[in-house]
Amino acid sequence: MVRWQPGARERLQAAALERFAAEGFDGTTVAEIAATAGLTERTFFRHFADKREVLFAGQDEFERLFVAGIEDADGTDPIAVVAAALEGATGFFPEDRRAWSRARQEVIDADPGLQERELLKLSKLAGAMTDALRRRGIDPTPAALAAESGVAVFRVGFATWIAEGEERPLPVILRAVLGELRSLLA
Amino acid sequence: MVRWQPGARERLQAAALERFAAEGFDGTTVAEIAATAGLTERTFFRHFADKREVLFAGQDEFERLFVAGIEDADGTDPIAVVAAALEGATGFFPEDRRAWSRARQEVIDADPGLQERELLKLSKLAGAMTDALRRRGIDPTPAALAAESGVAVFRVGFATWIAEGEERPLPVILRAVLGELRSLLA
DNA sequence: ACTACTGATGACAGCGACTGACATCGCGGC
DNA sequence: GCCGCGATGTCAGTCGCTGTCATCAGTAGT
Repeated sequence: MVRWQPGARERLQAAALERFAAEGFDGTTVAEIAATAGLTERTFFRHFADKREVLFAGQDEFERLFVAGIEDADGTDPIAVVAAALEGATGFFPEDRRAWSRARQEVIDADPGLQERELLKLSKLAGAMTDALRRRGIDPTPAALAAESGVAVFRVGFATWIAEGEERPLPVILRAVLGELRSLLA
Repeated sequence: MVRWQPGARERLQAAALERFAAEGFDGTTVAEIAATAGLTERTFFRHFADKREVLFAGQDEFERLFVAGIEDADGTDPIAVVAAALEGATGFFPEDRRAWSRARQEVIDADPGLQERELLKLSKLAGAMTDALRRRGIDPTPAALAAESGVAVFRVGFATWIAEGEERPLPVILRAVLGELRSLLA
């Protein structure tokens, strides 16, 4: 007889996404999520810093992929390095997570508080990329601009990938968006 | 005998910035802010949607300036239009608000929750700029990229303007940053 | 002058997010 | 077989935030 079932964290995440999709973020209490997962509210807050964070766990892993992509890239042109990192990070979003990503994004797009959290995560990502670029000897301002541009390209590309009817894989889309940005500022 | 002193909103904003700077955002309760301003907690929430918003009132005006700058600009090149809007919006930050802006930014930089709110405001700004560009007949993706780039330039430029030792006025800095972005992607 | 109405505020009760402190108990190590 | 660890439960409490109703100076209409 086990005292508690394993996978509490994953159960909480699944329960949260399900409830948020059905009742909305504000219409769901943490106690409800916990009960759905067979746990208590207090345990929820032991796994996630706050109610929003349950939708953003794993984001650190994503950030590490980006930074690793920058560190492993060749050359010294900031934009080229960022482009390489974009390629590497797409591994985080395989084709079979497209539907799940869409469902999650719909929940986020429906709540300003969740949008704030997403923006903070992306901002931290840009900061981590900036640091990684500077470690390669790139000057502060170009590093920040390249990182911000990279994140902007990722955002636009990701939204496109999620969109209804879109069938191109994420890496292809990202290359196209980066090309558009380049020609825009040429 | 007046029933209540005028300027409640401004008193609350001043009290909030003062307390946040002294005790930190988390270390300050809304009731304390209200008491400092000679009001009650309930009245605070009649003036501001939430505790964070007291630092971001006036942001709508800022957004309108940007959009107006886009609408009044000449030409069809997205980046040129955005550059013109950047010029116009600097009127929101005259030289004598530099010290105040720095104090406010220090408070924001010290709290993740406030950073989230700032990012949401900037994101909304980018969205409004995108819409304004599209109304000028610019295609969606170039419009979004130009708007995001414009906001990125503003962020980097504003941070520079605020920085210790910096003396150039904001418009000059913004032109320089935009030039850097251009040469970066050339 | 009397009355009705408005508009900013106060008072109060209540919900939900989040936290700290302490108890519980299966499991693995010794 | 005992002991400590670690994930969980329980409970009380703070604070952000909201709905509701009362208050009362000033204003407009009669």
